[in-house]
Amino acid sequence: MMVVEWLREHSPDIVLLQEIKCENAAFPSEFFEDLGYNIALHGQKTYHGVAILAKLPIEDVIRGLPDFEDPQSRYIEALVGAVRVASIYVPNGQEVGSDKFYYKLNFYNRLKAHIKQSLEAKEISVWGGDYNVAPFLADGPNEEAFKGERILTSQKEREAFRELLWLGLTDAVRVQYPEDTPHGQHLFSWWDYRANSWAQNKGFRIDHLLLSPPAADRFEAAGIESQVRALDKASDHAPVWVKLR
DNA sequence: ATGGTAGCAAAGCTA
Repeated sequence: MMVVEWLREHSPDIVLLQEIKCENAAFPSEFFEDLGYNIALHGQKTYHGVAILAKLPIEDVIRGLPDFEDPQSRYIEALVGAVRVASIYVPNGQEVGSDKFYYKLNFYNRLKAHIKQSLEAKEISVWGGDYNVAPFLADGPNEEAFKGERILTSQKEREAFRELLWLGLTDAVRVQYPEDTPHGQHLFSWWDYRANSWAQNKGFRIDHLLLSPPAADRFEAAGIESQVRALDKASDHAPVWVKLR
């Protein structure tokens, strides 16, 4: 598996996975255990499914957003050492105005309420995953991609994401690469399989690592491993990482 | 405006 090779090379302390697309029992745990990872799963057949891998023990696991009845497995949170982490797969929303779109906005509302409450504990926290929103113009290929009401870039979606930021969270990759970073530096995290998007570098930055203030205080570096997208049979997403002291 | 590709799972849905 490509992800196993990548983990062997980089050996991150904590890994947040989205779209594992299988029940817990079908997850290939042994491959990750062989690399020294503990595993917490919130799996689901066919679609969705999230996971946390960590070198240290994984404690106090929460599966699903609190106070949100959700038949889809899109949220898992846990304590790893002194760090609280969450692996999040925000709904795609399919089309602006559709039922799935309002489910997405609803998910954002519930996520905001949960994060707001969590921040009161002043822990070192990282909420990471596929947010399915490109929050700023620099997070898409051109201004055209932000016009009209398209999924990932619509006004309501970008507002929903920014409301998370206004709670006091720090977008780790944006700290490393300020918004005026020129285009063409592959500062995207996802390229559609369709329409030759990767070859034309028509991607979006929709995968984010959001840091609580105590986590932001320990920020060292962040980035996106975009070259992984060029591999044969690659995921349409590239790994996003942050290093904290 | 449409359709382009890929994964899962076995036709069509999701992204």
